[in-house]
Amino acid sequence: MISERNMAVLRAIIEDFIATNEPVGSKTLVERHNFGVSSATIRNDMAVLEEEGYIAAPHTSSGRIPTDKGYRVFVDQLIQAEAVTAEIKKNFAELNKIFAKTLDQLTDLDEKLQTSAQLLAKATGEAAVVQYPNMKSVSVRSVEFVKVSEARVLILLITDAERIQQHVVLLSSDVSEQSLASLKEKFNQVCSGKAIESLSESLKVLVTKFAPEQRVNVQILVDGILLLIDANKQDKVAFAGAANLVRSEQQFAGGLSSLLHTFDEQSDIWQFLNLWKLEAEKPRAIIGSENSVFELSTSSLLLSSYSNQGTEVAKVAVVGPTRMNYPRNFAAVLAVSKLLSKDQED
Amino acid sequence: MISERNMAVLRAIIEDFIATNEPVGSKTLVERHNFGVSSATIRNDMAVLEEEGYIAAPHTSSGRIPTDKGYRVFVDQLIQAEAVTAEIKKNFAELNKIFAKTLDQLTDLDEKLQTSAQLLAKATGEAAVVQYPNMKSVSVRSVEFVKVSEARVLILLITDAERIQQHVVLLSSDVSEQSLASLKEKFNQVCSGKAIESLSESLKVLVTKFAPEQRVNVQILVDGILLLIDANKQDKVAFAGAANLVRSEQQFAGGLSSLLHTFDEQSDIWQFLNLWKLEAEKPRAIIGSENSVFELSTSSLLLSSYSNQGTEVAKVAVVGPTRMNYPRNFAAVLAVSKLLSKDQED
DNA sequence: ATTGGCACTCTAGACATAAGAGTGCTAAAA
DNA sequence: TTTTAGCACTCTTATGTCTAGAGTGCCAAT
Repeated sequence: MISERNMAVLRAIIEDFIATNEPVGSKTLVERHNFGVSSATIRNDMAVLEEEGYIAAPHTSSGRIPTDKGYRVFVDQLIQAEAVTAEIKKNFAELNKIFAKTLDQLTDLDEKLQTSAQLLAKATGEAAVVQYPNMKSVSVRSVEFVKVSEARVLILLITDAERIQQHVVLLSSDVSEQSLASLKEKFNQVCSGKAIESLSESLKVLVTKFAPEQRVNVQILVDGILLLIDANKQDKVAFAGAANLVRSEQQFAGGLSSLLHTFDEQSDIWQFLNLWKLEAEKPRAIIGSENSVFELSTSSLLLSSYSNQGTEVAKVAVVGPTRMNYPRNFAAVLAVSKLLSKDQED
Repeated sequence: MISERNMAVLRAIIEDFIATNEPVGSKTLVERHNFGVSSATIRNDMAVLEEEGYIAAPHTSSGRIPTDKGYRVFVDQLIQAEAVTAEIKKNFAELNKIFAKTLDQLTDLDEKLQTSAQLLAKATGEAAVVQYPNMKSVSVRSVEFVKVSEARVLILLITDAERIQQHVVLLSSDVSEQSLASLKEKFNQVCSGKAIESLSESLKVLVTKFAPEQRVNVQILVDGILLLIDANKQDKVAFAGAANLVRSEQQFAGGLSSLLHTFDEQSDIWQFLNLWKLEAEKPRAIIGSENSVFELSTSSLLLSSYSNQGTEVAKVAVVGPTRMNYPRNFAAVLAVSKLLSKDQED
């Protein structure tokens, strides 16, 4: 029963609503779009669309606004339609160039993910989240000790997740470059190539193997390394574009403030992103109430995953009002996720 | 002409207004405070205060709200009054303990400043800014090269500003540990102890001293170092507590969104903080229109400076509505600035 | 110097009204 | 069978009017 024109009308309604944020009525609709039929006809179409639950009227005699279900078919169509896909591709190519320029310079994981989030927020005009890969079972490539000043030693933990973490510890006594190098040697015999979860035990044992007078310093170094290892075990996300959320404040059910606090809870957001399954290279939209987080029940999420050597490692997301610019934002989220993937591969 | 009681009334008005956010009238005032006089008398006092510009009436017959000038004398009195200073001291001691616990673990500048801002935001319930020290003329302590994988080398730039920066570069060919060590030696002969602004030239010269076949890699390393040096030249701030700004949104003249964007402009904020001169250990309040930034013209700034070996290096600030909790926030800003100072000294 | 009293002012909320935008339905036209 | 014009109806929004209440300013009395 849903005719071709019905769909065109739905699409027009959604586009107008996204543009104006006002309920759209039959008359303004025929004025703005060339349907070649009268407003009465459109009214009939709208009645059908309402019947099907794609649009709804805030009150008896007002224009219609899209429902979550309405956005859903709009977005699904969008992704399939050849013409629109082309548009996304075009945007994508442009964004890709801009992103690549900035991201290619960055080699540290933290910096890269934070910058990705910032770029994504800027490109979309919405808030952006980039999920850290799961690093609970990451392996240590090596540990390095660098003497910074007399008794200060910089510990570097290099893992195979492209991450180089640093932490400075203050030793109880000065240590020569040589003995530091030999310490490093011994630590790496234990750490190198091992998964981080197994390390806590081995390091404890390592301490006992040193002469008592060395143990104090060794223990300090071990504690430093454990600190860095723990940081890997935390579920983390990079977040950017809070200012953009303010723009569409009234959208957020529980109030903007509580939403922002939600984003402060890195671990929660990380878990939340994991709820959704994605296919590679296929961004996905979660619209309004499809989402179970109350504060987000009036907004949309655009998700895409990035991968390392072909296996999905984590996700990239854009958060904004349901009436966001889907084509543009799809392109952006895809661009960032592809870039993060590509960089991991080479 | 300003009597003792006049001041007490002003103080009561300000306290009530901060608590309720409603204009306060003579009658409610006598009800809530024990002045031992009638509302008519208070009205006379209020007339005097209005005459002097300490309070104002939003409209002819409504309660009064404090003016910026009113807050000014309130805050000045606050800082001098022994009793209140004691209260601040007490809060301060408590905060100090909490802050110290967290901050003592952190040795990297970036991490430390960011965490300070977060703690300050949490303690005050307002937004917080921590200015980075001016690092334009910082000196390099040493440069380190760490081999991360075959051709990837991590460059560490250690400056005397407690900052350890890292950047990974991809060399054009594999390099042995030995030759990397000798490269490091040569780089440090040029870099070590030198101010960063002078380094760009010296490094250029250094490249020419290598054999042509080595130059490619040396150039890559030099570029990496220059990147890190440039990062030091940028004026930067750490910012936290955006969510808290939302709470008092209506306060902000130009809209919250533009204010948040202002805070994105690191360099501008950095410059802005430099406009104000402070004495050591003496936090200072900038109230409402005393401030020239339009977006902040309806809010207050609490500033304090932190120092390194006795010389002021940068500032710490709290940003919130003029009707903020001054005693509490003074204590917090002082706590953070002192901690940042202390840590720099030892 | 302080106070009670009183007229006066202004806001905020309640209520009424009118204009406008939009709908739903029906009967006629295509 | 689909489309259309027309019209009655509904609901929102803006506007105006009114009133109660909070608060002031001032004066004459203490």
